[in-house]
This record gives sequence, structure tokens and C-alpha cells, in this order.
Amino acid sequence: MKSKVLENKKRKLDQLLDSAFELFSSQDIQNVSISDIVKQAGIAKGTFYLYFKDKYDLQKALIKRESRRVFEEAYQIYLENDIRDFEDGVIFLINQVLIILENNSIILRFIHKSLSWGVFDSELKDVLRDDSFNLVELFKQDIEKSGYHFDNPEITLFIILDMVGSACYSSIMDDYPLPFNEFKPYLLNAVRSILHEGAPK
Amino acid sequence: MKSKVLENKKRKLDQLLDSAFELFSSQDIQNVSISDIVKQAGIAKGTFYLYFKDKYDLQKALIKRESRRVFEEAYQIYLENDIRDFEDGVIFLINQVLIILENNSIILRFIHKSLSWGVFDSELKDVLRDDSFNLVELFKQDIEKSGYHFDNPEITLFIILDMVGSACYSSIMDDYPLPFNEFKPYLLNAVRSILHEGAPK
Amino acid sequence: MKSKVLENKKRKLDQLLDSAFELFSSQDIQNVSISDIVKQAGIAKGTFYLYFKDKYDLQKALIKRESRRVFEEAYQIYLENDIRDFEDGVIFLINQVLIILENNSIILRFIHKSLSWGVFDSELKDVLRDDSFNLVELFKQDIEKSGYHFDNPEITLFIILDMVGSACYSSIMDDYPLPFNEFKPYLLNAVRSILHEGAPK
Amino acid sequence: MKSKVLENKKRKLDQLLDSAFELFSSQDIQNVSISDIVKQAGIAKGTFYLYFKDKYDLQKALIKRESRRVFEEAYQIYLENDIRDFEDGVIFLINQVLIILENNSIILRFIHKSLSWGVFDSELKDVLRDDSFNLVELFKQDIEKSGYHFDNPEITLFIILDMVGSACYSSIMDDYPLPFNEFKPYLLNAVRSILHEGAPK
DNA sequence: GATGAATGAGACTTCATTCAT
DNA sequence: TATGAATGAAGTCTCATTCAT
Repeated sequence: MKSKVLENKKRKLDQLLDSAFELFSSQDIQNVSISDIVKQAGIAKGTFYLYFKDKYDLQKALIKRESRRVFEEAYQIYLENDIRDFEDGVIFLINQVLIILENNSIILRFIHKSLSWGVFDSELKDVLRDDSFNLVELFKQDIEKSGYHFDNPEITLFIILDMVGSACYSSIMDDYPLPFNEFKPYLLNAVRSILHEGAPK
Repeated sequence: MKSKVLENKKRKLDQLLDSAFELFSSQDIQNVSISDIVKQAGIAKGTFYLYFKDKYDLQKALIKRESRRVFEEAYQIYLENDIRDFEDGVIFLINQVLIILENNSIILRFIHKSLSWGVFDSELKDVLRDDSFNLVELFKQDIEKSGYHFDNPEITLFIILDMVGSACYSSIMDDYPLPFNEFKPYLLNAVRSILHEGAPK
Repeated sequence: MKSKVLENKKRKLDQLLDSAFELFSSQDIQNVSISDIVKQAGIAKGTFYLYFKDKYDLQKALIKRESRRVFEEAYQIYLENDIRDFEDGVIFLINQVLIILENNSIILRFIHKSLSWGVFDSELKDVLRDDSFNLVELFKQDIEKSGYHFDNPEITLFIILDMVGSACYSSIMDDYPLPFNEFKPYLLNAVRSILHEGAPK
Repeated sequence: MKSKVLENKKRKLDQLLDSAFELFSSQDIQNVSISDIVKQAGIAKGTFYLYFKDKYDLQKALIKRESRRVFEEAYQIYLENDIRDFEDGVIFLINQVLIILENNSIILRFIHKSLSWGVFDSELKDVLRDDSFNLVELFKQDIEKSGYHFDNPEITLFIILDMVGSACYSSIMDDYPLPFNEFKPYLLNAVRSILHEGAPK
């Protein structure tokens, strides 16, 4: 009965998200109009407002969806590779994220563009601490198991993620300051330097 | 004769830059119209186009002016404090920049907002390598003098600046993940970890 | 069986009328959307069209319902006060209407708003000459009984009602040109001047 | 130099007012879009906003212009007809206004439509008390000269104008309750009844 | 050079109405 | 009957840019 209607709604929602993702990735968000989004989605303009308050409401939903996808995919691969050493594990996980981003520069571009709005950080917070996938907690547990010590592990994680996220963009997108495959070792090295600080004496 | 005309031009230019800076700092750049800028500057709308191609042309000029000011001010203080140790020197310099930004969150906000346009990085490049003030070169020289070694000092500097710039913003502006005075030690510590990697054995 | 269905319909109809009345009274009618009305009534949007052709169809029904209520209530009180003198009687009746409107500025506002549509007058015509309550006829009969004479009693009644209705609004709502309790004597006096013209010599 | 620009501006303003007047007179104001107005005026849409804040801002300007025209024209004719008697004078003046309105039902319709917005009364207040043409003051002076007495002449004037304005509309436009030429005697009679109340004993 | 009135494309948003369920 | 998701026309308003003065 109702299921047909619900299916339909879900499909429209996905069409909107998909179209917006594509457009947001290829242009500055403020240059993407709602008209563009609905045209691309093949949906009437009024319908947009049944699903989102405005462009930025949609953007928030997209950020959640896309960043969760990246982290979960990376974490899945990490789990499949029974890595025991703490530093190696973190590096491996970050590397997985970087590989995903490198191969999917659409996501990278989109996430980077989103930074401009200060909206990413606050949404990212939620993603990282989601009930079903709490990266912060996992990080803490691994530290404990490994005998490392950080005065404030959350802060350390924040700094690392910020550094990686910020530095990889221009390398992947513009080959600056180096092409990414040359740049990555330096970046992962920097991560390792920070982690190593917490190594057990 | 001519000088009066030139002075006049320079004054108008500065009025435009100052007004734009004020406006760009307090709101999203795409919400600042050229009308707003010229109104604030007390200049006619048509005149704007005698000095800049469009809003983003002006923004580029602003970024150059403002970031150069910050670096030069910090470097001046650094010079006045005859610091000999390499790590201490870099930390001191970065700290000076952070102090300036903390006390002048207008500049911080403006620089951060500019990131959104991807325009900052490319302009920053120029600033860091300006003939009259080449920070990259200075960094290399200090490394040499100190006996440290980095496979690629430029990359290291890039990573550090990116990390610091990216991480300090949300802390200064939103007290996230910690208020800045609590956060700064962690951040400088991370910098030191990276630098220490290059210490002579 | 059937009665339950009919009850249901009547209830929905009343819900729509009540909600619309409330909304029409508090804002300009053209700013009230059908969405607003059905939301307030707790009824689905499509259902609206089962009862009314559009917003203005509903408005007409409302005008009839509300103005009839006012006149009937005033007339009831008039009947209970066995007033013999003709002029006194008309003044008394008008005063009752004014008292009702003064105490129920919602109705006043609604009726006034409706004037804007030119739709009120034509509906009012019907109300005043309704089979079950024919005010025009009553007025004529009273004139006859009292020995007064007007060349055209209907016209006189029309002018009086128009004057009273038009003048009382700004006084009740905006205290202009005077607060209503101060203004009313002047208004009733003007009515009496007009009536007195028809007094028997 | 400047005069050409100023002329141009004045012309645009008048084009807008004239077009709006025409449209407002033939349809409900809320059904007239700004698009309609500028199209009729042969002016770009953006230009509208250089002259008026919105449609209702323009409407206010129109009301002032049009009602002042009517009163001034009627008053001019009144002056040319050296009428000595007070009652006759007022009746004559009102009659002139009615003649103008009857012959120019566009203005009548427009003024009536404006009533719906409650905007007319407040603007009318200004027009009647304008420095260069203060009808209220003229009315008071005439009363004094003639030896009549009203407790509150302003209120009496208000009631008369309201009554006339309100009653004449449906008669002129819809021949209800009578065609205007038949209705007018009754209306002027009602006015005279009210005025006569203040006659010296 | 400097001005600011004029332009008109286009962005956002609302809403009456339809129609499949 | 009743529902409410979907539609898309139409409205308001902004703003970068031009150009006559």
C-alpha cells in the first residue's frame, strides 16, 4: 500500500542527493543553483523543498552520507587486514582513506569544497562519533591496547585528521607541492612522527 | 601634477581594499556584493571596475596584502629575539603567527574564508617565495646551519604550515576541539614531533 | 450508517470554516494559503477541494455565516427590550451591533478585510433579505408603525449601515479619529440626524 | 548637465506611477505583479526597485498623488463659485468630488481598492492636512464664519467623508442600491441632515 | 577618470491544483 | 471519500555589468 509511495520518496531523495553531489563536486557550491540540481535530477523545482530547506540543508545531508561512506569503506579494509602494531594500524587506515580519496577525487573535491562553509567540521564530528561507527572510541581503545600514551588522544586524532585532510588536497588535485604518490610518504611520515611521540618508553 | 593623480588612485584603491577586507571578514564572501563594497568605500559603482576585474580579483589582491603583513610582522619579532636553536626558532616563529592570528581574528577569519575559494593556496605560494621575503629560503638556510636534515625541507614546511593553519582555525573561532590556549601546546608539540624527526643523530 | 458519514462531513466543513476564520482575521486574506487553512484544520490538502472551489468560495461562505451571527444576536437582544420609539429602536439595534463588534474585533477585522474583495456587499445583500430574517422588511414595518416617512426607506437603511460600518472600523481598531467610546456618540448622533429627517411633522 | 539625468528619472517615475494606476484600477492590487507594472511601463524590472521598496510603497505614492488631484480640482471649482451659505458650500464641494469620481471611475475604483489595505486612511490623513492644502482647517474656518456649531468639527467631517466615500462606490460601480444619479440626492440629503444639526438656533 | 541610473538574467521560494494510492 | 507527494508557473528581489553624462 504505502510501500510504493515510500519507495518513490526514497528514490526522489537519492536523485536529489546524487545530482547535487555531482554538481557540488565540479563547481563552487554557491555557483550551483537549485535550478541546476533539480534539472539534473529530472525533478520539479517545487519538489526540492519537500525534501530540503535549502541548498545548505542538502549539503549537510550529503556530507554525512559521503564522509561516512569513505570512513566505513576504509575501516572495512582495515579490519580485513589483521594489523597488530598500533602505529602501523593508524597509518594503514589513513592510507586507505587516502587511496579512496585519490581514486575518487570527486569525493575529495566535494569534501574540500565543503570545508569552506565551516559546516563540514561540525558534521564530521557527528560522523566520527556515530553510534554505529565511533572512530574516536576505536582510536582510544587501540591506544590502550598498544601501551601508547597521549595526554589527550582526541586532540591528537583531530590534529592528524586535519593535517592529512588539508595537505592531501592540493597534492591530489594540483600536484602541489608534489604529485601525490611522491607526496604521500612525507605526509605519512609526519603522521608517524606525531604518533611516535606517544610510544611507550 | 601627476603625483596628485597617482595619490588619488592609490587612495581609492586602498579604500576599496579596506572596505572589502572588513566586509569579507564579517560575512561569507559570496554574500558581499560589489554594491556593498563601494558603498562602504564611499566610491561609485562604476569606479570599481577601473581597479578590479571583479570581486575575486580584488580578493586575490587582499590575500596577498594581508598574509604578507602577518608573516612579516611575525618574522620581525623573531629577528629581534636572537634565538639560536633550530627547533625553538621555528616554534617561536609559528607561535608569533598564531599570536597575531589569535589577537586579530578578523585576519584569521578572512584567510580561512578565502580557503573556500581554493584561491588562497596559490596566492600563498607567491607570498612565501617573494623576492623581498623568501620564507622557504630562510627555512632551508636555518636547517643547514643547524645540522638538521630533511629529505625535502620544502615539503616539510608545507605540511607544517598547512597543519597549523588548518587546525588553529576552529580552535580560535569555535573553541573546538579545545579553547586555543589549551589547544596550542598540543599543536606546537605536533610541530616539534615533525621537526625532531630531522634532528642530527 | 449514513448519518455518521454526514456528521463527519459537517465536522470537516466546520473545521475548515473555523480555521479559515481564524487565519483570515489575523492576516491579509491573500497571504493565507490553502496550505495554512488545511494545516490549521488538521485536514489533507486534497480534501479542501471536496468542499470548496477555492479560497474565495470558502470566504463567501464565511461572510454569510459570520454576518448572520452578528445580526441575529443583536436582533435577539433588541427583541428582549421592548423598545417602542422608532428612532430609539434603530439606534438601539445599531448600538447592539457595535457592541458585538467592539467586543469581538476578530469578526470586525474579518468583515473589514472582506470588504477589500467587493465580495462582502453582494453577500450582505442576501443576508439582509434572507427569508428567515429579513432586516429590510423589519425596518420598513417599523417605519410604517411609527408614522415616519422616508422617500425610499431601503436607501436610507443602506446609507446608514454603510456609514456606521465604514466609520466604526478605524475607531475600534486604531482609535482613529477617536477611541471608540468617545467616537460612538458622534456616530450615533449622525444616525439620529438622518433618521430625524423622516420624523412626522 | 545634471538636468538631463533628473528629467529622465522623473519620467521613469511617472511611467511607473501611470502604469501602476492603470493596472491597479482594473484588477485587484494583489493580482498585479511588479512584472506587469514594469512591462506596461516599458521599463526593466530592476529599475522598479530604484524607485520603490515594493508594490505597496508605490501604492502609497499613488494614493497621495491621485487623491490630492481630486480634492484640489474640486476645491478649485468651489472657489470659482463664490458660494456664501455654509451648508450649500459643503454640499457643493462634495458634489464636485462626486462628479469627478463619477466621471473618472478609474480613480474611484483605485481609491476603493486601496481601502482594502487600510493604507488609504492613513495616507488620506496626510493629504487632508497638507500644509499647502489643509481641508480640515478650511472646514473649521467656514463653520466659524457661518455661526454653526459642532462639538467636534473634525469628527463630523470624518464621518461625512467616510459615509460619502463608502456609499458612492457601489452605486457608481454597480448601480446598487440605485444608479448614481438617482442615489446622489439621497446621499447629499443625508449629508445635509448631519450638517443641519449644527445650524444656529 | 568618475559617476550612478538602468538593465535583465536568474536566483530563491510559494502555492493552487492534480492525481495515484 | 480522503490523502499528500508532486508539479511548475509565477512572483519577488538581487546584483554584476554597462554606458551616457
